[in-house]
Amino acid sequence: MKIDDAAAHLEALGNPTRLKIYRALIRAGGAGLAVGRLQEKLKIAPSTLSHHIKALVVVGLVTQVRDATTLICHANYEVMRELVGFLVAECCTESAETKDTKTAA
Amino acid sequence: MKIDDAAAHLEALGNPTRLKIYRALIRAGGAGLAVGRLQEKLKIAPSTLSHHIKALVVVGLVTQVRDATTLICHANYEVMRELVGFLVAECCTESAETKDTKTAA
DNA sequence: TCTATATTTCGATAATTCTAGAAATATAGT
DNA sequence: ACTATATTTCTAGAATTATCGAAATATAGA
Repeated sequence: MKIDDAAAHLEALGNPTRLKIYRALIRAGGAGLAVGRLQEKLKIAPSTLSHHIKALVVVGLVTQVRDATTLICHANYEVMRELVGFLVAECCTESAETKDTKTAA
Repeated sequence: MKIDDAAAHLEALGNPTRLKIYRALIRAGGAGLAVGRLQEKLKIAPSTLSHHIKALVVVGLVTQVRDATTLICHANYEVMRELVGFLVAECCTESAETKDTKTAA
């Protein structure tokens, strides 16, 4: 992961509303959560919610699958693992140097 | 760590310039790096750099120690570890639930 | 096709952030 | 006190982001 990508992911998560959305999706597990369910939980305007979800989708932290009129959102664990991997490798220890930051699969 | 604190830390790191500042400080190790050295490395206006450093200091990710006319910046590993701990505990696995997210020391 | 539900897009405003030049401040040497 | 170096604060403009109501779109059932 390149540093600008990492910054983009961090920025996406660096908003209280978006972090709460993401955490709710994590807690929902593999079943995911419909946009409407998120809206009930977070109690923000649908348009505002849609705006924030899109920010998470654009960087790949969240994916969406349609089920009839409902859109189910899923947290993308793999992308989060890559981000955490980057932080641990590049930003946590003194030994951090320019190396490939790949996920330890 | 509370979710709003985590969001604040993520927001601080969620800017390419600030993430580069932070990474440079990590790479500098325990000796830290003077503001002026950061300015040479990143080649941005001093006032802009100061602005970004402050954003990192405010959330505790960076600390500063004065050495005569020079200000040495240090990455605060502990705060980063807490943040990563939060992400791993709350945002990485399906088992994430409402628990205390303390650093595993 | 008409209706209902779910969600997004549009449009507009308020608020925040980024950027950087100029001036101010801090520290120390002469 | 004067000078030099290092850094911050002030100020301001441009750009981006957050918010939300209203309208538009997507899907499916009657």
